[in-house]
Amino acid sequence: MSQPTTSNPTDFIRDIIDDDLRTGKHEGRVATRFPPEPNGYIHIGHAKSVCLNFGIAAQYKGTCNLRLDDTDPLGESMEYVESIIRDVRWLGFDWGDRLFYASDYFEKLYQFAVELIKKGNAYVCSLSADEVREQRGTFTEPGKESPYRNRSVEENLDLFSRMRKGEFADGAHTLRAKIDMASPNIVLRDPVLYRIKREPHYRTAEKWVIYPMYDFAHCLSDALEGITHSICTLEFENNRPLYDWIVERLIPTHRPQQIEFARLSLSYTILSKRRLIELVEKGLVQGWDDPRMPTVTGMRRRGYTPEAIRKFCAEIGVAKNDNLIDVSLLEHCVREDLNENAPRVMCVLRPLKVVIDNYPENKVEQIESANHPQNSDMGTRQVPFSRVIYIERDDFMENPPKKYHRLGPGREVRLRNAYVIKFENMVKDEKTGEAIELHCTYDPATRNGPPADGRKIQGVIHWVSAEHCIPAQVRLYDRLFSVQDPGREGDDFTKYLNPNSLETLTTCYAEQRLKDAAPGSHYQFERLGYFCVDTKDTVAGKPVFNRIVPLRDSWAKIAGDY
RNA sequence: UGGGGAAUCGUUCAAUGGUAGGACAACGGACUCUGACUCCGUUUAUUAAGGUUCGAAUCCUUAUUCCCCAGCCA
Repeated sequence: MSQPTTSNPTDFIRDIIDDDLRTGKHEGRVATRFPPEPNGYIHIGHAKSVCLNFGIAAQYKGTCNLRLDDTDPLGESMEYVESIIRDVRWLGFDWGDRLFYASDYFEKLYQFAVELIKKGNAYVCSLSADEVREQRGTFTEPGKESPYRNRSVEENLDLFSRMRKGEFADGAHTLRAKIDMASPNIVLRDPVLYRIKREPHYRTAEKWVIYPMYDFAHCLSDALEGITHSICTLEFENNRPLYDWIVERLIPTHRPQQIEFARLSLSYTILSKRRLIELVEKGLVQGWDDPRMPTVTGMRRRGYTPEAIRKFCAEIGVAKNDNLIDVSLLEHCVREDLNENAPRVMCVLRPLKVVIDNYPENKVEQIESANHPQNSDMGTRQVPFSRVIYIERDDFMENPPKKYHRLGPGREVRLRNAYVIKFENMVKDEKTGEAIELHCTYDPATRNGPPADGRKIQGVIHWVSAEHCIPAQVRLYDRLFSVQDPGREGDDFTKYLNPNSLETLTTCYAEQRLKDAAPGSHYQFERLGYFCVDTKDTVAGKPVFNRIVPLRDSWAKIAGDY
């Protein structure tokens, strides 16, 4: 697995690490971790965190652990763990033998809780969830102390061990940190550390009926693993004092430093796990790997490359400002990668039949065509040419506007890599008046160069030979939502779904060579965009293509003015 | 409302008391057998008001706006 090359970016987190290294903090070590909860698939926002954490580890010759933060059995599963492992690996990162699970620490965490009780820093509270909420106070009023706050250490120990044994119903008791019910920071108002939950855990099965809360498990897991810099998102800033409070009391010899950065928001999509789950469960998309999803698995299926995603994550930078990154930056990164690496081929999406009247009936020529216009190392291929071809319906207009460089009555156009052809006449559908067949003539002298008389041919269009092409299904994907920020508070985000986010074309014709194109392989369909052979629906000899991203299209802008 | 954060081109990230810069986007143009790519050029920003200083995006003061926190989720 290739570790991506980092061009040593700089940001406020790396500044902190540089300082720590200078002052000899953490004995000069750098250890990070990527800690997802396995209750969903990871998305492009997680990719930002993955690139940050693994990128920092690589840059400072440190380590980055992959840790599954599986402290709430509800909704967690091995399927998600496997998907996360697959996705992080696919993104190009390697954690060696440092794959960890918070659930592996359950026994240790339990012992830490006992220690906290013994120190008088935690107590078993027998208030109900509702009562705890009522007594927590508000932003402006302090909370009330629990009547159980001053139970003796012995009683707390006894109760806590019986909680573990399963003697109590769910919710009957909790273990709470004894901090300060009057703290202006609500996180510090005696936060719950353990809850009783009779829910089988995907890894520990029925072994436990009490589970540690994030605030208790996360910081101690970090400390146990020797993490030096615990990088998380902004919403955990309020939790940092609690993080420090716990570690200070239980593993004072090693305190990781929590640093918060702004999570990624991307325009025209949604990056909240809860909402992504909703899309999947309501069937609004075709699954986690639907190519319209911002999940890593969806993007992979769509045809995005790990290189492009890493480039994107490097481009967006790291800061503490709330942000909404324009999806065009992501598209730019994909085009940049694919422009360099995707072989060119021709495929006609909406075919229009063209007969070249002066071309011999049974003649077939093999046209040598470059697989990449700037990189001859990518070689050439033979593309058959014959009397009947298909061109793109958009490349013919009966009454074209000014600046239209393609075919029309009285016009000439270059067939990509082949001859210049000239419009002669057309056959129209009697009912609709739409052209259904064009008749053209070709100029035999133009195969390898411009017309002899020096006339300028402006337009170049793509084509396939009718006799030699293969049928293909092509899916045109567009943004999932029709508004920039569908996730904005309050609204029902599903009403902003783009009804045209998927268009399936079933009568496309592609070059022969694509017949057995490898699933997952990338191509540029010349003049159209970048496409990827779908890994799920492609069957041998019958490729299905996903459009990754269209080519930039300056004609579309001009045409839009008419 | 208490607490915690953040405010710089349209969008983002930089500039760490000394020329406000990059990327994306947009808009022109050149090139072109992909209206692609590439190249060249242009437009646009320090939230506001005071203060300190030879000099302020940066330091101070006072406002303003936005985000996060009242799960036994993470």
